[in-house]
Amino acid sequence: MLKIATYNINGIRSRSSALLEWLRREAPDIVCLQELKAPDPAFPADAIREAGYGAIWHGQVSWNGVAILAKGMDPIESRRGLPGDKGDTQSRYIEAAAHGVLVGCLYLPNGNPQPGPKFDYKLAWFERLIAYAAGLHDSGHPVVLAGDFNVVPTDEDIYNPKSWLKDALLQPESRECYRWLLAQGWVDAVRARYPQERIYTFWDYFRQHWQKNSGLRIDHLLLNPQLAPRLRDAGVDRWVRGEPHASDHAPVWIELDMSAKKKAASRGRAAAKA
DNA sequence: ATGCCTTCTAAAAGAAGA
Repeated sequence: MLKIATYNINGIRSRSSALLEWLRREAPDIVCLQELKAPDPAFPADAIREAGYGAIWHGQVSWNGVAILAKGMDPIESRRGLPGDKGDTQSRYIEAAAHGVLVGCLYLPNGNPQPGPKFDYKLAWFERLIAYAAGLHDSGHPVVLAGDFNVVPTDEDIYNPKSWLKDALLQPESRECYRWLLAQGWVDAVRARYPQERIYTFWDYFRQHWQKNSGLRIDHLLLNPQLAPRLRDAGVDRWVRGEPHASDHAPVWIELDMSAKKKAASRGRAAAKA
């Protein structure tokens, strides 16, 4: 099984030991990280390499920052930065090939407060993502789009929408963008695996929301048609959120069966017998 | 309507997160 995870780490420097412990215990094959909150030279590449992972990263002072890790290999970078706005200097997208899949790692703008310029930027960024993702979807390659989308897709993805109704994460425009993206044919892997369950990936630091399990599902892994049939399992590593000094997000993961198709495999066995 | 809590920056409070 190929295990792919996404984790908004909320500061790579203050969370590097947590990252290493999680890598050691869960051993994902590919990891997408968001919110490094550090410039490129501060990325703990040596410690990550000692843990058995190659990495590429696109940092930024104070905010944003994304990275892709791959177990036992260096990810082959195919893009950094989303196309469509050369004036956009925020580090929010990085993409690489690793272990036979193409991985887009994204950190979609939060968009608060709304309305306002930050919300406009969120929607504009989302529209650029939708435009670019169409090509990825149709590329014929196995592609996963993973990251912090900063969208609560439906009211089933939050403990109680009432106190978040004015938040950028729940706005109809944000949700509409997410639906438009899925309408290209992407499969929301966690929701596909658990159609009915209440699943959260983020619990804010306020009001003991973690202790009360008052969470939101905003970190997603989307699969294109080459990968969706291979989905076998998905989950959230909630134990990471319960550790001392944890990020406000927990890692989200999927497992894909990347073995050859059954028809091809049976043909292979038949050929071997003959 | 705002703060709640946390990180980062930078040296004290402020911005940003979601």
